[in-house]
Amino acid sequence: MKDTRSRILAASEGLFADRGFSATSVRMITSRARVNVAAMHYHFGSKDQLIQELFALRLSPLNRQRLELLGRCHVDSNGRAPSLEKILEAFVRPPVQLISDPERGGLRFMQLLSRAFNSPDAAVREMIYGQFAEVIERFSGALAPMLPHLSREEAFWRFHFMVGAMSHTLHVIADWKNLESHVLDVPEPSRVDAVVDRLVSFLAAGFRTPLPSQENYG
Amino acid sequence: MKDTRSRILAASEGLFADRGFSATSVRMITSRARVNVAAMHYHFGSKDQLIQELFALRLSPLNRQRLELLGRCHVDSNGRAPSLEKILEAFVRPPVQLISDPERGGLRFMQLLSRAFNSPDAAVREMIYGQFAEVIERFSGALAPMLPHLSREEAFWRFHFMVGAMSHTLHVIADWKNLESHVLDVPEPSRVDAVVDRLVSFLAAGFRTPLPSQENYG
DNA sequence: GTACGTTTTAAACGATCGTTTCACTTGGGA
DNA sequence: TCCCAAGTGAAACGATCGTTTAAAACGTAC
Repeated sequence: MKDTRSRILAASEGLFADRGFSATSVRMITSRARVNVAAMHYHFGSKDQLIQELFALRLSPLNRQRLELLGRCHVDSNGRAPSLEKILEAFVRPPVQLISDPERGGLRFMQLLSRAFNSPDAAVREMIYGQFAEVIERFSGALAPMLPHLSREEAFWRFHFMVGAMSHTLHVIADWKNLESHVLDVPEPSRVDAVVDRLVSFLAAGFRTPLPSQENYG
Repeated sequence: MKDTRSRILAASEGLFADRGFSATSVRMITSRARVNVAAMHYHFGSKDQLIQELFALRLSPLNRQRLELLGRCHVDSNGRAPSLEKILEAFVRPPVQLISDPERGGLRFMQLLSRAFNSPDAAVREMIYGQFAEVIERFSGALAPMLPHLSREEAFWRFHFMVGAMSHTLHVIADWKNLESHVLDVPEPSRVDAVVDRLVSFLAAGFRTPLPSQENYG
């Protein structure tokens, strides 16, 4: 039946998120999907191609939404430059929202994504970065005029500080249950909207701060 | 010979960093170390115990240095509270320095560590967090009086923003060579000291910024 | 040199890996 | 009703996985 493809995709998404790529066997996937082993190779060709198809399916709507929000930033500001906060929010909100939207993968896919970013498999990382290339370029371009006090190199590093803060925050939210055993004093999980606000204001302050004293530079 | 143990550790460190834990077989390790397969089980018991020993060996000096720097912060400030920047630097500098120190694992171990943080294997993550427990507690305690404008929950999130920005930055530095194919306009790698300064000033500004407007909260 | 604990070796264990083969069952157009 | 393409199923492919066994080589104290 036509359903076999989607059952394989759903099962593999959960297993990859829980156990990683190489630790998830084809037989685990097909048995959870209640499907024959050969069906996976019939529909996807190989385990690697299944991984690729899974990410393309999830990431393209996510990044499309980011770009839409960025475009709306410029429209809403009536020709003037949109605020730094609005741009950062366009970058941060879609993945945070996605966590509460099981229809688009939800928490499961977020775990999977954070895993793929640090995947040992260079082909996986290459594919992931390819999915983000346009977003990186567009947001870098939108941020540049907001940050006239920063050189290209400074802006580069602060962009990565943002990416790191965001992706780790997603990781913390996605891994909430497992966190309590490690870290003391874990507060109750907030509404995701509140996390977006916190993150945006933290990042905006970081972006706006003047350069550190250069006395130590070579 | 006594050398066998260290040859296995060195070989496994490189392979785990390059390919991940489950994708690295015991036979890959022993053949790179020019050692018999059984030697690994003789000296370490199992693959999992080898992983544990490897991390304990590398992480304990790193975190000891962080705690020393934190302690020196308080001494240097002559009884007064040390500056926020000094505390952040005590947290950020040791791992950044470690990247340029092959004696303590260098770039290789940094890749491995960033991989372990996102490892699918819960036992690996548990062990890693265990190694960091004291550092997390001590730095949280030192930061709290610096941030009287933040509730415990706000401080919690900003602490994680810091961890994310730092670990992603380490990942970028460690993965520099592979980065050029993905991201346009990659600047020349700076001296690590400069990265520490940038990161500290970015984070300090984020920590100091007032709370976001609470109008959207439930 | 002989005995003894430590370390290294070659070979094999059963289990599982990703993938393939081929016979079988479908379902709709002629 | 026949046909053919699409899809499923059981079984097996060779390769490799982590681990174990038992014998050989080693260094050292007597």
